[in-house]
Amino acid sequence: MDDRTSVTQRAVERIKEMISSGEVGPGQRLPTERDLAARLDISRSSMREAIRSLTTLGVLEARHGAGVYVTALRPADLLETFSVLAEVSRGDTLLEVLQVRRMLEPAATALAAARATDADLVRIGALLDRIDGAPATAAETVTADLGFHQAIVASTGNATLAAVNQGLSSRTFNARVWAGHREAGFTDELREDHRRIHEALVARDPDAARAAATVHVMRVERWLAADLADRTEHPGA
Amino acid sequence: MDDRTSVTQRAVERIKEMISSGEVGPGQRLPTERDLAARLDISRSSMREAIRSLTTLGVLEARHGAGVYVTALRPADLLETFSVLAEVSRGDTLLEVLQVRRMLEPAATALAAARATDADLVRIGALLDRIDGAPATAAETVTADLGFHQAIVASTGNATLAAVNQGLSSRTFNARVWAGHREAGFTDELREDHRRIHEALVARDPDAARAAATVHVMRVERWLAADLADRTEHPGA
DNA sequence: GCCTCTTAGTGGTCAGACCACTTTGACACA
DNA sequence: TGTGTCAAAGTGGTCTGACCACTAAGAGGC
Repeated sequence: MDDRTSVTQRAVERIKEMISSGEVGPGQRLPTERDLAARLDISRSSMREAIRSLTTLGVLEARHGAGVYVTALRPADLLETFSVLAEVSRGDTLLEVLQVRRMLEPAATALAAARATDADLVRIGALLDRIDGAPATAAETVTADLGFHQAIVASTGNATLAAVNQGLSSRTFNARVWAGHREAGFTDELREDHRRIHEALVARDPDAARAAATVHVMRVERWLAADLADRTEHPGA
Repeated sequence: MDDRTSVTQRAVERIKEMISSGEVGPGQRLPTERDLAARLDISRSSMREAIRSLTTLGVLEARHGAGVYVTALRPADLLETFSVLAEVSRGDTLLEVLQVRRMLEPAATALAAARATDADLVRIGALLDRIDGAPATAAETVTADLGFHQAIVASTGNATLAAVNQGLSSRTFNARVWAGHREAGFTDELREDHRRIHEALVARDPDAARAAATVHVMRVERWLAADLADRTEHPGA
């Protein structure tokens, strides 16, 4: 009766049901591919594609030689695929992504100012030093920058927020921002933004944190807008 | 040298490269599965799994009998998988999701108040009537409610924001909210929230829109917190 | 010139085999 | 008794080749 959906798709739905019905819980192991295929009366190939699909979604995890397991189903697991957006996006979509970040990061930073533990602040401070210090490579600066923002959002205690924020950030874009600012001699402005955010967190001042985060995102946003306009006018190599 | 990654994973990376390098663009057709497999010197099965993975991510689209195509790569395409989070989440994670929405929706609604076209406002008003009117089924109310919020976010003109917001909403959760409020006789409060938001949009008053959206999300948030506490104390059928 | 229908080519599914890896427990040894 | 080794069973990963279901385009008739 339900011939519209493909065999594989039905298998996906069935496995989802097994999870939502509690037949298998987070971290638990599923029956073998061969068993599942036999149970639904489909070929192992089709079952494998269904499992591949759910693996991509972050719902399942296949361990070679050991079985297929349900992940912890935490936000970070399920939003890993989210990063594809930031990776693939270009031009105007990147501006849209930054606009979303301008809504989230200030609120998240303000929340972090109220909630961050002392240990959080120490860790964030250490990352700030790694950004400010003269690092060996540009890659290290990018890593520290990503870690800095990630640590702040994580210190809100909201794992979903952290996962969403991470999905809106991308290493390649971040590297492009630093390269662009370095070329123009504006890296000090970026460092100053970070310092201002950190100070607000240490002072446990949500309003100041919100303002500092807004300024930072808007700086990047304005830079990107200018960069995009520049590339449109002078399409170089 | 790179024997750590699986054959399928390599195929995924390779196809991603073909897209990011511009070898195939959005909407264009890829070579056949058989061709791609032969080109990378892997079996068709493995190539199919790679394609399945990218299909799940919203990067590719397979059309039976017609070929495999790159999607438009728009945010909505890539964030379709995002909804799995809202679907699977329960308990505390749902609270986290609402907390994120409390950061996004007020900002988005304020932006909509400034940017929405007259046509947008008409459409939003129509959806409001569908919520307020005496609908045949509860399902219709939920549909109209989802459409109402979606239309508002869409009228910001930011497709990424719309896609993210949609990913944070779920039909099942929304239905649960209405059912819970109906049971307690509080549906009027929900309707009043919506009316307040709509009025702020029509008045093109970003501040009022922000406040109205905040109130609305917080109402749902408080209801969920109470509901979760209630279920913990009285775990019924 | 238009419609119908065949047909080549595509993705979807199946079957069975073998490979790579993990886990476990029997076994020899200290 | 405890411990390390390693062989074997079972798992996911890959390959092959066949057939089915569907689409699109061209050949043919009208």
